[in-house]
Amino acid sequence: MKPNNKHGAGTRAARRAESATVTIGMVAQAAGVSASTISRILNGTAVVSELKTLAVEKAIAELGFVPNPVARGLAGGRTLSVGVVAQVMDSPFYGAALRGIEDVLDPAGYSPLFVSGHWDADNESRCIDVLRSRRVDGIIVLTGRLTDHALKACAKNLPIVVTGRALKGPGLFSLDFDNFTGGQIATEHLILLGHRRIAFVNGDLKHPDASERLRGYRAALDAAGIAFDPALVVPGEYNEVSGLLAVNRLLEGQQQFTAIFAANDQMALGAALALHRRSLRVPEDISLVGFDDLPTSQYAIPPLSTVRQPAYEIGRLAAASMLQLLAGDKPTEKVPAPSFISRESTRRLRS
Amino acid sequence: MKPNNKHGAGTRAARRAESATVTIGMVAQAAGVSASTISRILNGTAVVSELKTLAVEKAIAELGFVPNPVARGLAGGRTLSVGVVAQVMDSPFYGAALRGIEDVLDPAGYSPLFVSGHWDADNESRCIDVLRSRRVDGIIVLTGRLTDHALKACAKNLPIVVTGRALKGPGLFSLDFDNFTGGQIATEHLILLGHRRIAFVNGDLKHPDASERLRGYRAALDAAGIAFDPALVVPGEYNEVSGLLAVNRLLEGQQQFTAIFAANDQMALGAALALHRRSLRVPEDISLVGFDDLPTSQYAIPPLSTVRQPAYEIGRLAAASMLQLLAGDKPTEKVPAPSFISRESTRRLRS
DNA sequence: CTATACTTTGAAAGCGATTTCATATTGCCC
DNA sequence: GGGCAATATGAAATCGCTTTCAAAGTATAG
Repeated sequence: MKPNNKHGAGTRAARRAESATVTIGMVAQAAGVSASTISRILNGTAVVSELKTLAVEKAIAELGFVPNPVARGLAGGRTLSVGVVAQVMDSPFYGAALRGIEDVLDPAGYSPLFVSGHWDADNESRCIDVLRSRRVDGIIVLTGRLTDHALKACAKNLPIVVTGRALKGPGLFSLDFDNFTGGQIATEHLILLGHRRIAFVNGDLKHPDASERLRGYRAALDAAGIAFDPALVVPGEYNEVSGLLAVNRLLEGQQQFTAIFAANDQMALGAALALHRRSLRVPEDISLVGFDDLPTSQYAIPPLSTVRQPAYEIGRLAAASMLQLLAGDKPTEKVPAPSFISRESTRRLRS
Repeated sequence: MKPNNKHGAGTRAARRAESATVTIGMVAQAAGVSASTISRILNGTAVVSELKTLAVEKAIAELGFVPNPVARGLAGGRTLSVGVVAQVMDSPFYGAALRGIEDVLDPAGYSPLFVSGHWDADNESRCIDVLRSRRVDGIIVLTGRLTDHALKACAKNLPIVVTGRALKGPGLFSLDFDNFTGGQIATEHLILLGHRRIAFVNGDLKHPDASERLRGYRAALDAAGIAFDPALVVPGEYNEVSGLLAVNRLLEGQQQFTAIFAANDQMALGAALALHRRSLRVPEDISLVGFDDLPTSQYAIPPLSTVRQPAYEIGRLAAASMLQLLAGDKPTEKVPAPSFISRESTRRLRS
């Protein structure tokens, strides 16, 4: 029987990698200093003589030492990880945002921890509990259903960055996208092309951004002196089927319209299919605009005119803001203003 | 310097939640037992008298104690988290797989830790290092570029589940999707409809699944006695633009064909746009089939016929297999066979 | 040249669990 | 009834790092 392989350390070490994990203690011994000194060098917590610094750096390189984040988390309270509460991972929109977050966090040495809230406040707060128990250093909430109040309470303990809202506070930063203006410019575009009967496929009413987009639509109508007709507004749920169903309803209701503005691209794509099924051509018979500018929208048939919401960029900005918050600074990031992307799904109304 | 910010416990506690975190020690005191006993109850490591068990459970409930995963990870070596190496987070295909993984892991009390490999072996192995340093209990690799050898080596220390390959070993389980048959049934479908000049838009050649799909295409051709024409095979890169470009090349090369089989849906969508631009109608002029069955494909114009690759299901299976591996069992999961989804982008060739 | 104030550094005490080891208890058998 | 194996439980060691505390060394001042 091997000498020291039966008690304590031996057993545990064996359970883990053969590639023996190098600990701070081993580096300390190799460099001839104490573990505290190494920790100080690693974290820049205090000044250490250049001589020792060099020796330690050499030892670290030779042994290939990588500090254990778990131990760090326990001892120091920092885990170098930030939680991200998304709603669904497999929507193209959130996907892009997550990528943006990862792209910024990763080079900074932080790992994102993604969890899905599934558009449910209770579930979201459970997610936050999980993230907190995992000792994340901060949390990014993408839109979500939590009340502003709940978020503020959370921010007392943990830095929070939230998108799709406008509320600030200590340890709390928000990035709001201007959905109102977005809805407005999309509608203006159609009006400019001569359309006056413009249908609106609404988003899920529980999302604040949906009502903002609707408000933008109405504002543009008002400004152009076009009367708002409630019969032209049909409910949707932000997915393809609901866009398809909405257009069916519109058509069956005998409504007259020459253009459709869908509150997001997914519904616009569904709408396009509904029109296609009835042999209505886009844009010859009906002009169509969406919202979001999903990557796939430019390959739709025809390529979809839409309002650009830079999901990837929003992800990046959220992550960058979190990094600033973590560094003790006040973030100053701002989401770029919405812009209209004119493609081939809209055209001038022939008079 | 702030008054009470200078000594021990005060500092740390203050830094963290006001909502004082309940530790196992506090529960121990409340229940009148030792911390070890509580740990034993929590983990079922040993038999504890019913009397104490009840007392402890009561104390846990009253104090709202939640074991700290970080401390657990350090002491016990288990973090109840599994790493997931995806390639890109914002592809609809991976998105669905990630959701499947999360849906299975979450109820089991495990948290997924997602990282992107960006189709690069070096980067993937860096990802794995990060995951290991974070002490994940296991790793799921979605496809990826790492060599089989590297994965096997990894599996010596950590349970690994990998998709898109066929290799087993100790602590290693793989879920392979039958891309060959997939390519075959797609091609057969077109042949059955009377097509004989079938173009193939290839995927990224560095992906093994791409060459398998091509192999299936050729096998179906062979079986039908149709000569393979290399001029009908054009390279692509698994994204929309490359599908569009591929079709352009085909058309400019004056190739004769009545159908196109694209190695994935994204390229098929790009191809559809290229055809649309040249006023070629799908399926009247050209039949088109894709591969993957992305959620959006059924809303394409026209809805795309394709080979179903159940990404969500694959994610679920991978996670379930990991759970079994973690429990010490041998996983037995199998990926469902590919099936052809016939929609509206293909039709019988009129003779 | 001694007294005082900084620096630099190591030893030791956590962080919040798990796990080993040792100690009471208890039960069983001859 | 004494002795021995089996149970239930607590004390203490450990995981790998951070941080406090105190000591030693060094610079500045009186």
